[in-house]
Amino acid sequence: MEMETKYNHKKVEENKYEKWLDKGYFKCDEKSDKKQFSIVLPPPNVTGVLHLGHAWDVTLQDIMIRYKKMEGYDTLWLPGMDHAAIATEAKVVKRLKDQGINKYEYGREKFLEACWDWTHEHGDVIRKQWAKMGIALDYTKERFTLDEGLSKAVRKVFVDYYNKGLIYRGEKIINWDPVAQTALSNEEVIYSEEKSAFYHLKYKLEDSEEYIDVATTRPETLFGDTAVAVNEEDKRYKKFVGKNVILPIVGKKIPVITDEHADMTKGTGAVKITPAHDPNDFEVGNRHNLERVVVINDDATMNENAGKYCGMSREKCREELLKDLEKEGLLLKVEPIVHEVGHSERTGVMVEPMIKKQWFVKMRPLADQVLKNQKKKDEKVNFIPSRYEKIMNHWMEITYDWCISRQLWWGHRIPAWYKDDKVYVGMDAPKEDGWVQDEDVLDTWFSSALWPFATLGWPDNTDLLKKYYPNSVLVTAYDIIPFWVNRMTFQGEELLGKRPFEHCLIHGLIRDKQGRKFSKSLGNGIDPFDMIELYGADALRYYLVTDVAVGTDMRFDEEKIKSTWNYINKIWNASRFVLTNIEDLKEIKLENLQPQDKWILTKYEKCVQKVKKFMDKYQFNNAGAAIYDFSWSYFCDYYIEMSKYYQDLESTKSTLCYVLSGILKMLQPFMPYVTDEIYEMLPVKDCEDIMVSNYPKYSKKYIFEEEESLIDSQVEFIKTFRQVKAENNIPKEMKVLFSKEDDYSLIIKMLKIQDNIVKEPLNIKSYKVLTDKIKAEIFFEKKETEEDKKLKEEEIKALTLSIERREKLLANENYVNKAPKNIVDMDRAKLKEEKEKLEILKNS
RNA sequence: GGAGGAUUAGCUCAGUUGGUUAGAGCACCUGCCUUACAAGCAGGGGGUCAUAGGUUCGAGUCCUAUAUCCUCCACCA
Repeated sequence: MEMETKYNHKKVEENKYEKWLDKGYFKCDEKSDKKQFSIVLPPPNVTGVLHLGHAWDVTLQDIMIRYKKMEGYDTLWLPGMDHAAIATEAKVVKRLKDQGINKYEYGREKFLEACWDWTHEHGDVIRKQWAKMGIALDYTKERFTLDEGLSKAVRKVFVDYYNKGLIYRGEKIINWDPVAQTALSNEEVIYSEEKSAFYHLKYKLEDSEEYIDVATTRPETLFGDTAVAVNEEDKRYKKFVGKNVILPIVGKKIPVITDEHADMTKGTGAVKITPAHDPNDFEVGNRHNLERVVVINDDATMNENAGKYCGMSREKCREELLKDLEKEGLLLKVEPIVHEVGHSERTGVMVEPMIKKQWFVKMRPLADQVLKNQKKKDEKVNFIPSRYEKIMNHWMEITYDWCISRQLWWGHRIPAWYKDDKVYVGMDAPKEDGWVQDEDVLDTWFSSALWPFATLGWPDNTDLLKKYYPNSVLVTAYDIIPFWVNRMTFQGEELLGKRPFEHCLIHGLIRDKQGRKFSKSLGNGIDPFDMIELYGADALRYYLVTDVAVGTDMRFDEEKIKSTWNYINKIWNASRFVLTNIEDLKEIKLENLQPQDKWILTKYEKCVQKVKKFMDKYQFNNAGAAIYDFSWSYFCDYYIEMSKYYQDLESTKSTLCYVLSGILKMLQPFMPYVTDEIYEMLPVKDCEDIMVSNYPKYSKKYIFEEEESLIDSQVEFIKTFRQVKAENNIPKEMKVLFSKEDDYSLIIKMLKIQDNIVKEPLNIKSYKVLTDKIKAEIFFEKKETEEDKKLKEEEIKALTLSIERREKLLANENYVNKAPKNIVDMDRAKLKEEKEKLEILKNS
């Protein structure tokens, strides 16, 4: 066996993923009677490649899966991808356009073929990227949101909900994306601040010089105005109510009405009512039976109702109209404001509220069910961190009907057929002739909402479904809660009567080092696969999941991946040392143990206990830190150094092998590649491959309190000795006298002072090395300088202060009576020690 | 307008139910090529935990204000 002196991530990671796949390690076993642990992968969109956020997301999941697998669970991690209706369609439309092809001329069938081509291409890229990350996905269970099974589930939900009255078709104001030319849900509208203005327009009273000042941010919609509303209580406008005003430019008469919607405190208190282009006005229109005049086309140009502005874009129309209004003296005032304007999440274009006939999910009963269920301790979705539950609950409280139809081709076609004025909704097309299927498809989130169970075979009651539903955990970023987590939750609870997952682990977003979002325009994007190329997947993985506490955003820092690489290199070299020393080891026999063996075993067991506690609480940052600290500061810095003096002992070899293999196992979920490589080389192991070995179990058998404390005090002495020696520039020729007879052999070896020990004090300058249990004196030829004296004085001063503080504390009856006994005892012991030290210091 | 989060060393972040004199990595200073590792080893400097109050024997941790930053939701004539 030859190990390179430096960890070579490229060599180590080569061919490993294929090996794991070949051995079938990633497969679940629904027939086994082992306890299940299941996760469904949030299906990435087939629109593109995986970014750092995905890398973070999948690593978190992979760590859980690998950990639980080693803990003896039957694990399922189900992969898949999302057809991403609007996103993919936009990409394919663009690709065709680049080839000079128009979607509509191309036709539905051929367009869908192009979408499938796109899907297969990108699907392959994504699968390669998963492999690079080393994640333990069960590919035999892979699904796609548009595959047959999912499509059947989607139709079933649609039909059942329709029959229950939970899905209906209706005419309402929806958010219209004029570029994609489709309806959007509320969640797909992103609001951003824009500079705009309140335009105060003069709505003249019929046959009068009097007028109402109506403020609007959207003057171009005035062609659709069918009333002006004021509040009933508003004295300013009382005299106008019931009369007509003249719509500027248009010249049409519209009534002045009273409605609760008009708020006296806002604007001028008079509001123009455009029922076809504003959700509030739509309601007002319904209350007053107002006509709905549509003035904007689907592509956001003005229609024939806009008169001479017909054919202009919204923006152009506004510009021209304002000029004309000003000319006619109808523009009273332009008041600049900054306000939030809705844009399409996907195309970025300003959304247009439009009145359209669409399909909706009736949300109230579904949301109420979730709210009720979240009150049940044993049945709720448990968010980690728990504060994210509020986001879901709040959404459930204020949600309103979900617009699910999209005027796209790529997606699940709505299972509704029309004939004359009749509607048929069913799993399959009606048999008779003359029925025409709805042209539209469903919101992509409608199918992904079924992901936790439709992927397991629902609506059929399969073995998979029986075993793995509810899923154990769902992992995603907080920005996906409204789109996805919420919808999976109400769908799971409505359709299967149970929460979709027991836990929902929420992580944050990755930003650049300055805290900015990654974006194409800033050019600050980081490709995770470049990082893998440079530092290896193990380094990237460990960094991603240990950098921040769960639920918080993270600032990407390449330096930290570098330092993780260093850590892996440290483990690599420690392993190299151990392996060359235990080549002839036949079995691990933890017998005839030396004190230092017992010491490291005790530290190891305590580390295992801690790490497991953190792993079970999904605190991977803390778990990682605990392994890091133990493996580097205890195992490498001390035990390996100690072992060099005892390397021929069986107990040393066994301990080295035992502890190293435990460290590797604890690291396996974080760094599957390098741990696999090293584990393979161990002369003694309990399994062929580390990923299917048993996770370390905390065992009291190897807790040796006495030796732990013995070696702890020796380590403390070693540290203090080095410190005294370094701070005082003590030369190698020093002499060392221990204050009492004892076995200091380990200390002497570690400090390499075999030739410096004396039995009697020398009559020259000395420094004391004082620790709790071990004391020594260092003699050497050197005059005490002013500097030395100053240092000593400072030390005395500090000690005196500390003693005073502690004495005061211990004199406080409140403290002594109320504080826990061990804390008080510790203070007492500390005080005694400090007094002792002070005495010696003063006399030296 | 409502909600949530952040504020700890020069930088990026940890810090369990309040309990020794607050930690890590990187950076910095000093000394070492001590044969597992110089991408390393040994030692060191650096923080009045945003501010002001409060509860407590004891507060980075709990409470109340304030400041700055971030996010989400809602409204927006």
